Amino acid sequence: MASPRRKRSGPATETPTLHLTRFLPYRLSVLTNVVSHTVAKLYEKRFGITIPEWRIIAVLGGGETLSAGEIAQRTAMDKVQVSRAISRMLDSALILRESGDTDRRKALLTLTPKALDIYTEIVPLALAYEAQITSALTEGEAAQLDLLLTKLQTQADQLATAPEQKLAGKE
Amino acid sequence: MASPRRKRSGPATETPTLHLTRFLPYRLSVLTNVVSHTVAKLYEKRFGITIPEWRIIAVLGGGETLSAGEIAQRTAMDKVQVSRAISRMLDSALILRESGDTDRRKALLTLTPKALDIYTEIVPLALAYEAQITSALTEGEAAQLDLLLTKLQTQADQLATAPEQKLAGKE
DNA sequence: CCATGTTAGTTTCATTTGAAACTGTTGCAA
DNA sequence: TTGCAACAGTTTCAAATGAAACTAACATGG
Repeated sequence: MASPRRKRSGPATETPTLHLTRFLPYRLSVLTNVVSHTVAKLYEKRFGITIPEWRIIAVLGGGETLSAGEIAQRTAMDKVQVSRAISRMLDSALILRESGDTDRRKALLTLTPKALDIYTEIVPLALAYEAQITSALTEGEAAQLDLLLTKLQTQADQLATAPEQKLAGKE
Repeated sequence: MASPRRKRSGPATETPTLHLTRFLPYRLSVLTNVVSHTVAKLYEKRFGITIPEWRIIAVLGGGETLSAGEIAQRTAMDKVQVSRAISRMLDSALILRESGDTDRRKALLTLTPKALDIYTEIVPLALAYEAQITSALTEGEAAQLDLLLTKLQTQADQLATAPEQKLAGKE
């Protein structure tokens, strides 16, 4: 049964329908939720770390020394999140902080051996999970996914800046 | 410069590297964040509603009457989220609640005309945003994206149930 | 050298979220 | 019936989050 509802009394403007399950932002949100929740449980259960902490371990895992700001950039977290994650990691002796010589505002952050051990153990797990997820795809599809995500990210970033103008009308 | 670090003294087990920016869960998370944040601002600014409320409007927008539990299913939110969103919507007169005759536990929920108006206005905006995002893709790519998201969702759902076994080893 | 603005990072406070406990209702088995 | 498990939805409480204010260190123009 159709639902011919319209409040606006104008002549031809029928409300288009929207099915949540086919709406891209909704689908992305639902998918990301399951994925994040699953990996979060994995990290938490095995190593007692949260996703922000995992991200920091991931970017410092190569042995690099970065400042909090640089970590924020590379992990797409904001400085508050990073600050909090770092203070947790200091408590649990996962990270080492020494203030820089040239600029004492910037703290130089390095992983402790303990964190490097976690890195060594967690990376295969993370990759295994990713492999499991993408095992549903052919190789071509996986490549396509890569491309599509890149394009979507670029586009989403642009729209995030000033979506009103772009959505409002055609001026 | 390569980083030949290994803690485990075993012979051949080199730690594989992981680049966050190429790690699927990370990429999904970052993408979804921007998208959600953008649409949330859109809904909030224009109509003063949050995403949970928008989802409820979306599923009830067809004129259907559902219980809170049914809404939870269709919106992929848990019952707590739904309960809270509904109480907000009762306050702002967006939703109508009457307890069912046959089962007084289930409350029958319907949108008010005010909410239906919002629906009428918001759907084109939502679709416009989606169109903007996917405008970066060809039609074939959009179709492919649909397929890929479906496959990933299915796979992620399965792994969410009992990921340990599946990731732990090969049994 | 001082004043002013900027940058790095932290803290605070209000709000949101999530998990678990709780209330009220129904279905069902003894 | 009554007694008890299952269900629908709400509330509570602690932890996570976000925005804005804040502290400390540096940079720069006068």
